[in-house]
Amino acid sequence: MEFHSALPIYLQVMSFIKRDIVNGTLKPGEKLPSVRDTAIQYAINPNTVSRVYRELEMEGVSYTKRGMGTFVTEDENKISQMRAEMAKDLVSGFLEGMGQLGITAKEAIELIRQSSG
Amino acid sequence: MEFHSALPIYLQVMSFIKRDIVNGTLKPGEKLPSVRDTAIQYAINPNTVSRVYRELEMEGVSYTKRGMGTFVTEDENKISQMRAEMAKDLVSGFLEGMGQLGITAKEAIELIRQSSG
Amino acid sequence: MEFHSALPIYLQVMSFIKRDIVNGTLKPGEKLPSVRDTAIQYAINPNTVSRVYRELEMEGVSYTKRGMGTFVTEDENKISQMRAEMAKDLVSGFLEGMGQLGITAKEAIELIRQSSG
Amino acid sequence: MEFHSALPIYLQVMSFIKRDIVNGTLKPGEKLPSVRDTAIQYAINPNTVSRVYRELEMEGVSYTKRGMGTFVTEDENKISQMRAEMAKDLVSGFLEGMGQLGITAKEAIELIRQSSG
DNA sequence: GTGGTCTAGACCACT
DNA sequence: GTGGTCTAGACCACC
Repeated sequence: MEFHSALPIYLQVMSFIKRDIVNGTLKPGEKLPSVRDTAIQYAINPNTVSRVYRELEMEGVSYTKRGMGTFVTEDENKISQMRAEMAKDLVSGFLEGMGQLGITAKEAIELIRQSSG
Repeated sequence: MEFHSALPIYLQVMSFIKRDIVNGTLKPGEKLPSVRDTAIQYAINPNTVSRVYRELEMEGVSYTKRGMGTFVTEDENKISQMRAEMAKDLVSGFLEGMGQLGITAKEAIELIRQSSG
Repeated sequence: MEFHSALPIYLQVMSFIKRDIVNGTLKPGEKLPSVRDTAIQYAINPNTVSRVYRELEMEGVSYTKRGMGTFVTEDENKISQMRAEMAKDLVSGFLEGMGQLGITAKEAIELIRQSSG
Repeated sequence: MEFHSALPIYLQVMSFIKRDIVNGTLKPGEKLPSVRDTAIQYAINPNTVSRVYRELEMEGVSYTKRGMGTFVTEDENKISQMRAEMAKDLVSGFLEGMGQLGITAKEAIELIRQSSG
């Protein structure tokens, strides 16, 4: 696992999990791996994973059943909203980068067309 | 100045300078700030800037006049090529990120249209 | 080890290594000594060797496996090309020197014949 | 003026002057520039030039007329001998360099033929 | 153990 | 004042 250390690790792990939820790798209602397993998977401290799960729950992305574990939300609207939000961030970052090269949104769209055939 | 510490500083500074060349902030033939001034500007070691200038020159992005300084290439084709390359990298990174969200290029274009209205 | 101080040390060490590759002392795919060992061998700073290895890699003369070491390229065409290039440099330098003595290429060849019997 | 500082400067200047004698730039019996002028020309210390002239005279390359200056020997045989000696050094250095590339004298001659048309 | 990066500070040649 | 080179010593990621 490699982290872009500019961002706190817990935020990066949150993004990874959200991405997996959004693209269906983790399905609604599916159980997330245990804190301990996730800590091993990303080679980080279990306390950091705890914080990740806590923040995900605060955002409504997951919920906890005492003694059972942590589960992906079953609220499909919430998931759609997450996807939209993450996509929006990607789009704005992309347009900002292109703008710094002096490339307009219109031209950017044309480049995407060429790139994706 | 803040660096995304995942990438070596010298690569990030190279990108900054290339971006300024591509978007016209630095014009063809214009003198780059001295190694020492650039080191102060980014709060890094002059040796690191030295490496940046050396690598830029090896890429054909700049040239050096001994005792005079380092200058932006006057080869406009080279600059166009740089812009194309940097744009291509942004596009492919963007499409990869969207793909991870389960979003196609076609849908991505639609999102850009909405975002840039 | 003695250096002709007119040329930067890193260029001279590059030449030594290339020469050993070209004449088969270092075989394709063979591991080069570590940065630290080479630094000791030539009694120079490891940073200088680092630069040597980096530039050799950029020239396609070697490649690096992270944590494993630096290895001679396995591209025999590249090696042939290096030999041709280095020989060409020697020949042109030789002919230039002879020219300064007022000796033509034809006469130079005759001198080589006599010298090598 | 640039010196390959591995060799003492006085030896390098001696070579320059001998080369000019051998290729006819300095003719037999011609007066060499004054110690002072030569010192300025090569941007070196007059004492160094004095040594150069002294050693040249000891080798029979030049002679001194008190109060008149230093002159190129008029012994054409001596000059021919110098040319032969300098050429021999170049040839042996060339063959040694080619040998280090695994190239024989025969192949070297062929390369010279190709290079000089 | 490997190479890669960075800092600090020095000296050099050329303008 | 400019970039170029070198040393010294440190820390990092990967194997």
